[in-house]
Amino acid sequence: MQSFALLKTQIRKYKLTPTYYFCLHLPTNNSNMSEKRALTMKDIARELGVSASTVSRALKDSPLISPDQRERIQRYAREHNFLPNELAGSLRLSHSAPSKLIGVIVPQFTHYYFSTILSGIEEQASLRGYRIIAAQSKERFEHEEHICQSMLGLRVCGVIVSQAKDTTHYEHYQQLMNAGMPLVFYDRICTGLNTNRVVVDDYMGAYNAVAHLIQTGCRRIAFYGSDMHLEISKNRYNGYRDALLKAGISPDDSLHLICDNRADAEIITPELLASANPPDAAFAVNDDTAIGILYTVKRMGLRVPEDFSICGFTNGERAIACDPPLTTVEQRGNQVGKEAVDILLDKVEGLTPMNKIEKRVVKTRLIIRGTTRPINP
Amino acid sequence: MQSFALLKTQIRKYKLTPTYYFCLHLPTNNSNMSEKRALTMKDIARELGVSASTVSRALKDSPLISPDQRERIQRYAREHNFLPNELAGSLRLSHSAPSKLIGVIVPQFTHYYFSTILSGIEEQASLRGYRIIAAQSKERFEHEEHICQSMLGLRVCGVIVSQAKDTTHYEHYQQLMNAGMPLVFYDRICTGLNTNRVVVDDYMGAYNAVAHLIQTGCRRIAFYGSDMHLEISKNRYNGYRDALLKAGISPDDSLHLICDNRADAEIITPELLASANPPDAAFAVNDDTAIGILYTVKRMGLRVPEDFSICGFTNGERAIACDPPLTTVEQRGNQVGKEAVDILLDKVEGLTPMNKIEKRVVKTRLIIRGTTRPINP
DNA sequence: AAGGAGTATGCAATCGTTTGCACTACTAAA
DNA sequence: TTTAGTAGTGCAAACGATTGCATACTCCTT
Repeated sequence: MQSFALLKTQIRKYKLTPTYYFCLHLPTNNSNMSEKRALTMKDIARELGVSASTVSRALKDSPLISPDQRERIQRYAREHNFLPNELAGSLRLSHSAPSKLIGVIVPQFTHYYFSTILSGIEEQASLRGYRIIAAQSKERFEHEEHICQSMLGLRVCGVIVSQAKDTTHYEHYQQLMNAGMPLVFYDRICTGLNTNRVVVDDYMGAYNAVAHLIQTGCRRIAFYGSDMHLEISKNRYNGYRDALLKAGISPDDSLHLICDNRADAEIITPELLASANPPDAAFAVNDDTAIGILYTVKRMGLRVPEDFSICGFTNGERAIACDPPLTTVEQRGNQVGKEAVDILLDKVEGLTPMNKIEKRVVKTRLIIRGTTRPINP
Repeated sequence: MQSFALLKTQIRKYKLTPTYYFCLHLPTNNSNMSEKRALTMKDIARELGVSASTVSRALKDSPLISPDQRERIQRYAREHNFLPNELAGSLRLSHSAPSKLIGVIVPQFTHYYFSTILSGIEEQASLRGYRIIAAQSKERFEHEEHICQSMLGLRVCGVIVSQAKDTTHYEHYQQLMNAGMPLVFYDRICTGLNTNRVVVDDYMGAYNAVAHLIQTGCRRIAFYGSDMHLEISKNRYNGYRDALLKAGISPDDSLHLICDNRADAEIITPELLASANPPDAAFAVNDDTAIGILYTVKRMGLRVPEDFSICGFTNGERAIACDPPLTTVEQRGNQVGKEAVDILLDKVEGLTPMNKIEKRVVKTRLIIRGTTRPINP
């Protein structure tokens, strides 16, 4: 390998571009660059024979600039579609005002519930003059970690996040907070950290759903839920249990199933229905599972809802696509997203103290459709 | 109104913060700021008693820095979770290398097909070391325009976009191109502009679907499509028509329906089935419409697929939620998103000349399920 | 011993925007 | 005619990272 110092000397002697540059960065002979670039304040200043400060002030309607000068500069900017470089601006002001970019981490864009939340986040952020940088963890811890690094590098003003399923450490979140960025969790909360959060009222959602099943005549109601170490599962189970107790029905552990997807539901349900004392209804923690139950029950010759009632949780696109349409608990993802943005930006803009921890609960709504019987007997 | 000059004088005399500042910018007494901030190279330099240049070079593994110094600096950075401010870096290098942010404009996040595309875009961008700024036009032209302004202000390296339904002007796209940003359209192409685009093979998708219907014994196949001025509708209709012609069936105009949603399908279909010469199958431009047809047909006492076959287009979540599951054309949104990113970044990184216009077509795939009959008779 | 080669570092300018301060040229009152 | 007040501009220093150049030092050769 050739010595750098020798190169440097030659470079000086012959006035070449330093060669070690090429060793560090691949030659950026990007022929696509440099043809066109965005207009800057300096360009305008040069063109109109004033200083960049004057341009800056004129465009901000500062009263320090004379009216005609102001008008002249604004007209030029308008006619040439000038837009100030926000990155430069937020760099300059980084000590007094943060950037107008919000980091958003989502486990999976294509998951319906998450897409409604993302939509709510985007809508509210946009309304308050912010843009979002959205990334998917794809349920992988290392992706989540890497995304957090990016967000830190990009100096977003704060981060809104739902954890990947396998996340158990949270140094990466701590890092963001150390850099002064507020953090808001939604849906899948980080239990190891006492932070801002927006969740759905899982308890009442489940309670009302089960109360409705009881009201329409069901007595043996199965619960299909995820592993009980998840907050969501716990809360929904408690709502289910309390609704039963309120109606004087004591919960039966054999009706408490660990099952949260359609494939498993189609395996488990036949056994359950063939048992000595089968259920007459099911409450599932998501629509996917509910649909699995629905079609299994139908396939086994039972009528829904006449012989068997079902209630899901989510109210996604599928709920009205199945036959009969699914009675389910609406999760209002849009609202969850909006509340998360409000919590975050209220802190960013100093309307709420940084150290105050906000925990909001979004009300759910029971959507009654065809998999449960009508209320009037 | 009080004079500014007077204020300025007093300000100078008493060494106050200039009052006109308060008139321009609302008081930024953001008590949340300034407590914590992200670490910078300067901080590290000060701490270790070297210059910022040395830190910069050490972190970039420059051979100009002595090995032990390099190790010392890198260790400090690692231990303190230092991440360089990307915005500052890309500002400095804005003339030789663009930022690593891609602007993405989507009509609606919650629309399943768009969410798969967005997912594909994010995945591929992430793989190539970029992040996305995602925004929804919500089908409103003025939103789209405003988002383009933002993207320009944020100096993204390029924009990937699908038009809002009511967009007919395209100065806002032109502006982006004038600033040197490559543009890639997907799904809803801007017909007024000759630009990079990724679309799905609508023609072959429809052709294969209809050919399948014919192969399984259908003879009178209805076409449910959108208004014919949309590219998508035209291409799918042509595929439908050619498949019929190929089989020696002449298209019947009375079977060509303008209908692209479930509600309309539920209104139109009964009339159609009650007509003198009713169809024995339907091909719809999306799953929503197909599901509307499906349930209407079932409600009228016909069996699907024995008496009537149906094929949709999209293969969204709903396609496997309905009963029977829907035969449909898979649009492979993920692939569309990835191709769009590749076109864009190949230009940004100088692998492809800027002025070369790329037009890619993503192959569709027919997913045969329960709303069409088996192929063996 | 002197000069040159080689090594490791710092200085300063740059990117585009913002803003405290200094400065000039007025006007009006004393 | 001072002199104070006022209006309008420009200069220069930030923000954080990068990098061409200068420099300070060591070591080797003649």
